[in-house]
Amino acid sequence: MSKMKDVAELAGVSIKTVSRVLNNEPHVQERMRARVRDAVKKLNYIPSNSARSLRGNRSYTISLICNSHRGNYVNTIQFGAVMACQARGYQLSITLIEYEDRQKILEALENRLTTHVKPDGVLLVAPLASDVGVDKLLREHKIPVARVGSSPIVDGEGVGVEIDDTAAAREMTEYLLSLGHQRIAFVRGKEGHIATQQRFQGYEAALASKNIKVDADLVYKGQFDFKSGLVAGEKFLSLSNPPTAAFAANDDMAAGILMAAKQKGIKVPEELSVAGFDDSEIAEKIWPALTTVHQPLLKLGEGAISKLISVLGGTDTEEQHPTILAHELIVRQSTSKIKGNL
Amino acid sequence: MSKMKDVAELAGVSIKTVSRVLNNEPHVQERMRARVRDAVKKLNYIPSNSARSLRGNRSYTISLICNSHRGNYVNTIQFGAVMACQARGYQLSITLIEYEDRQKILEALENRLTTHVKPDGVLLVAPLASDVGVDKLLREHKIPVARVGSSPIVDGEGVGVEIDDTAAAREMTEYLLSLGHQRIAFVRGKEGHIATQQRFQGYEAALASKNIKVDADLVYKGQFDFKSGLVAGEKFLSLSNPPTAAFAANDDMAAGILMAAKQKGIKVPEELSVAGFDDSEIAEKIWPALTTVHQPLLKLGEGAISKLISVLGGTDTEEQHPTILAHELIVRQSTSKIKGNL
DNA sequence: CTTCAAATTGACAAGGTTGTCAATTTTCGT
DNA sequence: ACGAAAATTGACAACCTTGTCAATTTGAAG
Repeated sequence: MSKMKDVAELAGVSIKTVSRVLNNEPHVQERMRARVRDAVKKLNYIPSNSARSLRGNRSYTISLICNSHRGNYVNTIQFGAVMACQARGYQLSITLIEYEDRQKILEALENRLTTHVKPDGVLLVAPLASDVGVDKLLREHKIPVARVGSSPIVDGEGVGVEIDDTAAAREMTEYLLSLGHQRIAFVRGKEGHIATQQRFQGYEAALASKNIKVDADLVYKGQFDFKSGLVAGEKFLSLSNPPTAAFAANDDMAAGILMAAKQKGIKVPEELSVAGFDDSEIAEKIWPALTTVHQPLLKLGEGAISKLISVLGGTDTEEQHPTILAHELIVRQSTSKIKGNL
Repeated sequence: MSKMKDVAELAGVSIKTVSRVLNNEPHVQERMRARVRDAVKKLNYIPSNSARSLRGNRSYTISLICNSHRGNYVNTIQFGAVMACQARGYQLSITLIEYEDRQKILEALENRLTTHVKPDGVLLVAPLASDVGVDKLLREHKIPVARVGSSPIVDGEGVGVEIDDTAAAREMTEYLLSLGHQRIAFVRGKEGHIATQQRFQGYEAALASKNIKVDADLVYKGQFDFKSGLVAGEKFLSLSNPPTAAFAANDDMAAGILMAAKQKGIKVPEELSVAGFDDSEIAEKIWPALTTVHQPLLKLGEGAISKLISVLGGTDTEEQHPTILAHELIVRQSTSKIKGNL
């Protein structure tokens, strides 16, 4: 393994000049630059990351912090993030914080920040992205943050990328309304997630614009998981006046509703239209395929990393505040026009 | 941020003694040990990872190398691996190698090994786990390896954890046979994956034990993805003499078969039994829920890391060679006894 | 109580990089 | 052609830990 000294000797310059060239610093003649680059190539020289981080106080590591990365949502974001990191010479390491207890979450995070290689920045996904305690802790450690989703942290620093959840949910609800549905059920996500509130607001707003009041019987507090969708579906379908459409705040729960309908012998979409949110992998694999809102998770992950690294590099030309990426309504087979007794 | 020097001063010992205590080296009196530990606690001292890796040539980082980590398989293994790493003071970083070109794969890997923090060990998942070129490269770099699945590398070094794919596939096929099915279709996975071959062999063996010959029309070469399962299903179901059961080498493909059946109006399991492999998240979320082989992916990930780290630590008491973890046949609604014209 | 071996402890260098600041060279105005 | 300012280059320290080896202390044996 060759080191800077070797490169410097071969190129006939000082170590420091090599360093300058490698870090794209100014104050080096073009001729020197070329000579150094040649030497680097000839020796197949690779800078030592440990030495760099020891001296330069940087680790070229970004930590993805999430409380569970199973499931399509985090997984896909992670995928985008890894690619973006690799393309920029950074490394993505995964930190899992699974405690429910808020205090423990912070301890675990603190531990992560200190025990291991200290990341140059962290990528936060929901619901940690909107946690005030986490925000405070990261600020104390002066670690730059990027968030996916969950913009509205009061006074929150750091970059972020998201979609307009409220608008997306509103569009979906309006679409269901346009199909003639009046009794539209809604399954909320986990409480505490910003998206849960926003998506519900979109649903509410669409109904309000048609002067339809939200019926408490038609709103269920889910957990973003299949099981709670199933339970919600069972509940909706055993109402004396069941809904003709159900909109779940994510695809897993929508799949649960589908399952409930199957078990009750209710036909989808003929008797019940079902819509989801996320356009996760499962959406196309179940029958009937889910009408859903496509969320560009890959791009969200990439975008967040890209912004974060540009902040780290000081190339801070980009704006600091969340960027909204486009969502898309995907109509598949799980929704249809209302029929029958109008 | 305090450093060793501070701890040493507070404890009234030399830096080196602190180092010894922290690394659990011998030749330190118990009294000193205690004093140092107290000082560490009092100062809230955390060793600098950069300095450690620079001097000690270790990074406390393990790299999970895969060619795509989307989808349940790698995702779940990763989950187990992250937890195991965290519990042991290691860090898991993700490396994605997506090229199809063999040469490029090796280049990308080499690049990963050199450009970034050099991992102390790597975790390989299929199909990279059984790649001879990758094995060679890692051996050149003298990086310890753990593999999940894919044991039979000729002369391959490193630890590994896996299930008995052949036996599992055989059991599933025998189960289908026991339901009275004779014409059982099989969808292979991606060629090049060891599991693809093994699962097929299990299928073959079960048929052979009943003196049933493999019908080439009933074997389809899939890609481990939903799409190829769909195509396989369409093909099987348009045969003049269609199978009464279909067994896919993973759940995604089984879901594809289910979709094909739905589209053709074939009822599952009444007219066609369908079985998958993996027991991935989707298995329980589709209708009918999939009969499948449960693979303990979480434990596979954990186990591989656990073994790898014990090798790194020199605590090399455990055996070097692959351990077989138990699989389990999960019977759900997608399979049933054959009926009709017997 | 002396001598020698073993156990314990510490001083110092080394690991590869970057920051600081001084030395050197180039450029430009006159 | 001369001096001053600017640009370029380099020497050396610093970052924080661990390995080496020598110094010191402890324990055992005589």
